[in-house]
Order: sequence, then C-alpha cells, then structure tokens
Amino acid sequence: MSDTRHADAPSATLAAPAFTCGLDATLKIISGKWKPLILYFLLRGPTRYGELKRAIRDVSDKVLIQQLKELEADGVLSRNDYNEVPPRVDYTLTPTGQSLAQALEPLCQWGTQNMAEMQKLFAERDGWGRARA
Amino acid sequence: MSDTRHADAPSATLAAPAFTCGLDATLKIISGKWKPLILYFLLRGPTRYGELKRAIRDVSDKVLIQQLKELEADGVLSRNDYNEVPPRVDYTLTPTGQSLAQALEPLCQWGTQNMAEMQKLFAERDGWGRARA
DNA sequence: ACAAGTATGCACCTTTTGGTAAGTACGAGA
DNA sequence: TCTCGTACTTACCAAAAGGTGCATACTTGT
Repeated sequence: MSDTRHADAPSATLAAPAFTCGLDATLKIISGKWKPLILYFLLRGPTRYGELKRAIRDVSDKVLIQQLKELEADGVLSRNDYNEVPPRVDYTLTPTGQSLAQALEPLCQWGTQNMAEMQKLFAERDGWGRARA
Repeated sequence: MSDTRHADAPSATLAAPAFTCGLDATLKIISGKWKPLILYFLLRGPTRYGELKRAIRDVSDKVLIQQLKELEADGVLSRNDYNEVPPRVDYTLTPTGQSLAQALEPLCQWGTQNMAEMQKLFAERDGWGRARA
C-alpha cells in the first residue's frame, strides 16, 4: 500500500531524516495560519495584494505581508512590483509553488466533503459555554 | 482567538463560505505541530502510544497526548485502551481520519520531490550567522 | 531491591505567533 | 482641501502553542 521507503538517504549528512517521508519538509513551508490559503488562492493566477487581503478575510496586514515574504523566501511565490505611483504589486506562484498548491487540493476536497460533520462538531463545541440557547 | 467565521448557521446547512473551498475546515483539524505527522503515521495501522512517540522524534509527551486527544475529539482517530496492567493503549484512524490522512499524501510527495531544494534553502538559512569562514 | 518501561496528568515557563494601531508617500475623486 | 486607496512598516502586546520536569501505579528484568 503505502510504500515505506526508508533509509535510502541519497547522501544525507545534514538534514536529519525527519520522518518517513517529505511531509516534514512540506510542513515547514506551509505552516503559518494563512499560508495554505494564500497558496491555494494564488492558483487562480497573479493576484494583487489588496485582492488577496480581501479574499482572505480576517488576516491582518502585518501577518499577510509577513507570510507572503516567507513564502517568497521559500521560493514558492514571487512578488512582482510594478513601480507605479499608487503602489501596485502582485504575487504569483512559482512552478514549485504551483505544484505545492495543487497538492493542497485533496485537503480542500476533504474539507468540503466533511464540512457538514465538522460544522456540527464545531457548533457543539462553540455553543458550549454560553447560554446553551 | 476570535473565530467568528462559522458562527452563524442557526440550524442551517449553509456555511459561511470561509474561503474558496473546504480548506479552512481541514486546516482546523490538522493545525498543530505534529498532527499531520501523527495522522500520516497512523496510516500504517493501529499504533501504540510509545511507538508513536518514538516515531515522531522530538515531540514531548504533553503535546503528543494533547494532540492525540484533539484529533480524537475531532473524530479522526480513536483511542483504544486495553485496560491492562502496564498501561496499553493504541490509536487508530477512523474512516474519516483515514481519508484525511490519505489527503496528506500529495503533500508528502511534494516534500519528497522538493526535498533537495528545500534542504539547500534551509541549510543556507541556518548556516547564516555563524562562521562564514 | 532497584531501575526501567508503560501511558498519562499537572504546574510552570518560554517561544512563537498573530493582532492592533499607528504611520508613510503619493495620486485621484468629491 | 479633505479623504480615500495603495502596499506596506514598525512598535508594542496578548494569546496560543509548545516544552520541561516531576508524579503515578504497576510489572518485569537484573
């Protein structure tokens, strides 16, 4: 089933063999409250900062910018600054980033399929503690 | 944190379309430093606490237990306590959990494929600051 | 007898993360 | 002129997340 390739270590001297696979590496990139959302949204194409910010509701400027920078530093997206008068910048997935974003799709689908269940769960959980109305 | 996103739905099935898809829902479940690793590892079958702990190197008892509990509460895995003398417990994916774990596979693959690149990146990043001799 | 392993619980503390509110330089519309 | 919108930056803070170390009740190996 799941091929358990272990201990092939190309010439691994640095980099502890984190886990059983590359999940660790991926997680290092996508951990950050909004990163997966950012990546996934960028699948739609180049997006201006403002659009992104409006799309990802509830994210603050500081954090959005910050995560964009990190993602850029990680080589999964690129920032494009048209040096125009009212600032104009957009963000695009790099090829690497694109494949990463695509790898998020199953998660997205899972979420969609199980959304009802999850909502019920969260509803109960949240409704607990106030007036059980 | 103020998590008012799903907060409507008096008795409706309609979710505030958090984003473009169910990614949000999924993220709520798998966010936690070790959760994806736990889920992915459990694809191999029922696993005792100790095994898990040894497999996921660097996780502390407190956090591992805690995340296992949350995952259980979220219905993606189940804890099985054989009430034996030296404690014996194992964890299994529920059907829902199994599909979730499977959805992680593309991420894992991405990580594996891009591991070299990422390692180089992280190496540079970490090696920066000490001896540049 | 004593240490080790088993699966946790708990108190305490540090690190990491994210959020708020303010400010910047500039141009366009009212 | 006043204000809005653009894409950020910075200082300061609150909260969450994670880590450490100790304790438990019992058994097995030395």
